[in-house]
Amino acid sequence: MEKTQSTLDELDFAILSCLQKDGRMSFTEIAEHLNVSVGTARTRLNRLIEDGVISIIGRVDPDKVGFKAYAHVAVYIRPATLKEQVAQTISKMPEVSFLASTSGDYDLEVDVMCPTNNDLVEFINEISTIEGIYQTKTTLYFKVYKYAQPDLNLLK
Amino acid sequence: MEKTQSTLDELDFAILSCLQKDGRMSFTEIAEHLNVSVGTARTRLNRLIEDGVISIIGRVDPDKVGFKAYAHVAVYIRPATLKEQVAQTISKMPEVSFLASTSGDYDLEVDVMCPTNNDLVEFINEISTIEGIYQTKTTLYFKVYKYAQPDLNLLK
DNA sequence: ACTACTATCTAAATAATTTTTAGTTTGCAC
DNA sequence: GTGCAAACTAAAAATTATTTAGATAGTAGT
Repeated sequence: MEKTQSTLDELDFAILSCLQKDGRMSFTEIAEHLNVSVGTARTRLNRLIEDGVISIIGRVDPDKVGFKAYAHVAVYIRPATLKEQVAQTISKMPEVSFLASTSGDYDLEVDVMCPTNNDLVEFINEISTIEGIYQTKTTLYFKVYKYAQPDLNLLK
Repeated sequence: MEKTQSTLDELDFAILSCLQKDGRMSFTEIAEHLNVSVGTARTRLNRLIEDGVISIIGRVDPDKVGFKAYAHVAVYIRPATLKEQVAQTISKMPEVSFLASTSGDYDLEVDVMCPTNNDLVEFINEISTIEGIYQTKTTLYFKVYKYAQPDLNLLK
């Protein structure tokens, strides 16, 4: 069992800020920025990653890479008791980039990336057959204006 | 003026896949995985980053870091001609993590991360005063089941 | 078919970074 | 005060990144 760090201090936030800007920033560079030793920067960063506070990932531009259909699918479930089960099933599908339960009039929100509109139609047909899903409403994203990390300065 | 690479080959996709898993993977390790020289791995990856095909970022876990209110806001705009202008205004707000125009009955989707529910209410009050926004509908995300990168295998 | 041009890849030396190791400092409980 | 644990620092060793020069392949022009 791991001990999860309960609170983050100034240094942790400063490290997180660095990595939000450039996930490949070296330990050395981070250390210089923050006036701590390389060892400290390394220990802190590794712990943040281990604790799941931050993960360094390569985020591809869906459009540039060939995903031409990006959509939002509102999913309605009945009976409500099947929600968890449906969520588990959907979360395993590779087209799904985001899945969450909501307070809205629909139960689950599914964001999907597909190579073509055809693939999107097929995806929606596929999930419509899942037990518990009795309706879906699909909305296409036409243009993405912003896709950003939360601004940590809001927490201060 | 830069020439943007129009097509991505097998090697590019393989590099993107590596980085989706671990954005801090070293050039050396990537090169070994893919059986190319370190120089090649480096040139390719740097080009992918320059061209904006991929960006290596630190993604923080909003909840762990202190964002306790994550919501989806549907924004209705009238007259429609103000859409671009409203989008530019909203995209500058630090709470906004995602902004897109949609094909749905609302015009813009805004995803917002706030430290508390109070901050969320204030945010919604604030955008409601923007010229052109005549209605908003807010949906809270209760539980996020999945938040992933698109699966590049779907493109093959 | 030959030459020149361009782009991509490789390989080896040099520069820089990461990792390990040992030691220091600090705070806290006994 | 003593013992202990956590966090930081600093310097050597191991690894990785960058630079440089050169090899290879494809393409356009003659």
